[in-house]
Amino acid sequence: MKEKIENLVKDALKSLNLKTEGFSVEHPTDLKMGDYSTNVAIKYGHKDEIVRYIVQNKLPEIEKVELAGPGFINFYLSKEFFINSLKEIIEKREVFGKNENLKGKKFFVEHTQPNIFKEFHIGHLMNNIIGESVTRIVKAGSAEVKTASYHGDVGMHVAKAVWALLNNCVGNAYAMGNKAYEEDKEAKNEIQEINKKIYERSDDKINDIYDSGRKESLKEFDSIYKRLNTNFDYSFFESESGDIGKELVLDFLKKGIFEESEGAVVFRGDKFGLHTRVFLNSDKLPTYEAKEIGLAKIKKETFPFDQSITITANEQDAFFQVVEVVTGEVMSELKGKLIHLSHGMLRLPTGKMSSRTGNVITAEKLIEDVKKKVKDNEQVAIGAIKYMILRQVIGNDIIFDIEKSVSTEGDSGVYLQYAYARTNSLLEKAKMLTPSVNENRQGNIRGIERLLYRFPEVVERAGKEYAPHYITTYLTELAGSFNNFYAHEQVIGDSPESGYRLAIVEAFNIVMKNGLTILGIPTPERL
RNA sequence: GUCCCCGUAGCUUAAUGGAUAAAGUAGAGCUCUUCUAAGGCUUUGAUGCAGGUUCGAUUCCUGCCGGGGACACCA
Repeated sequence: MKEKIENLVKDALKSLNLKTEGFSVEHPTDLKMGDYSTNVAIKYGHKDEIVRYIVQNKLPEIEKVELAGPGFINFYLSKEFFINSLKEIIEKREVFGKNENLKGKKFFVEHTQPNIFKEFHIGHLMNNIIGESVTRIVKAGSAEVKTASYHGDVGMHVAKAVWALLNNCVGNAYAMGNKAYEEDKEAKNEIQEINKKIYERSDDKINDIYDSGRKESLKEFDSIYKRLNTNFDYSFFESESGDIGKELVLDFLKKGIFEESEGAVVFRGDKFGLHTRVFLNSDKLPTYEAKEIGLAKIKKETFPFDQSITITANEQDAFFQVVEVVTGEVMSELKGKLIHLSHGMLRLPTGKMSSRTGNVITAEKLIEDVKKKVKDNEQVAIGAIKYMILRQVIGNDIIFDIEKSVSTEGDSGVYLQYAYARTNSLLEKAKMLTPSVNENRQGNIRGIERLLYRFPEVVERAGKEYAPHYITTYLTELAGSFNNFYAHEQVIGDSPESGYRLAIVEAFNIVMKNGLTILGIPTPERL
């Protein structure tokens, strides 16, 4: 519809021998300003001529055109348009909202990245929820998508935990190991020794502890993924990416991309306006940086992607800027194909946390705490948490207020789930009646009609910008509009309009379900 | 010190350079006793400061103030 209007406006401009770009067609915020609006007349003048052309060549879907404000041209859609859009929603059902924007494109999405021997905390939870949602949004654009988790399975953090376990630690092994590392010189040396042995796999006892701990960690991650309804096509490990990364670095050291400095191998970022970063330390071991380019190579060979999205916390922004440039230098075919999406921190009003001291809030703890507030309903609890994270722009910190997240009114996942569940029972109750989009359309229902047909546009926009919050915002507005409709219209009844109203309820039901599903929020049938 | 991100109603957040800056919550008032009221209606209330760009700036540019982060061998 938007395109049709754009084309109409272009034709109008052509007829006046004007340029056909530089204007926009959009939905005004206020219903009174029409269903679509364009600013051409402000840009180009010739108000009256443009309007005259548009009126003369009026589209069948448009009922009224008017000139308003400083020169906006507003379009009002006709009754037939709304009737047809309801028909379309009901016919397309679970397909409604999908688009083919990204058809034929291959996407890799990497997210969550918990490290073995360390806890899966609320930061991972946030990352997972965003990653899962972005994955689904891209899929809704018909892209072919593969997902990956990436685990730190070697390195000092592992050695610290293994040391603690060797010393009969109970409780949080990583935190204890870290404490010893910082406070006890002897322990520090032992830990460094263990780190080496893990790489070499030269000590049976250490291997046993390492292997069983690794297995246990991965098992725990899987059980959380299951609860969150997320799954990964691949799992990658730093133990693999490290070697590959090191090779690449040594190779391109000869070609002058990297240089040696103080015994380490570094990349000089100044030519690109970035800072210098170490890729191999002075022991010639790969750092996180080298591992990351190794990982890019693994991904490329696993699934030759057009775009690879990596989701991390925003403290890594500068790091990823460097890695993106280096990856492009080392593997030119990946230039411009890496996207780094970063989010802020998830904070609880109670205070900050640190995984180094063991003062962390695990994902599980948060889920259980929320669950207690919602009559032990897992789907509602997960929905509440996911909504709170997806409702705002990716990148800012989130202050997670448990009370607000489970609020039954207003801006919450529960509110959306409830509105959806209610339509299920409404439709159940009305089973004897047939939803009909052909009967009389009466009543003050334009608000909800107007929102319903816009769903595919919203999904499309969210897909272009990887922005789940466009969808949450839309769904909340839609649910509000549904409540309004519900409060004022008799849905089930024998009036000639009730068939049409029932069709609205059905369409709402479909759109809400599809929207929540694209976000990854559970849709309980009854509440 | 250099670079990056963020400053919007009391609070939590929106706003592809557009019309009167939009919601939720909290506050005030009214309404319904139910096709799931977890409603509905009305109302109070905001762009950190100072410039610039233009028909128009929360949005772009410059400076300042305030908060967070990154800046060589952690991830």
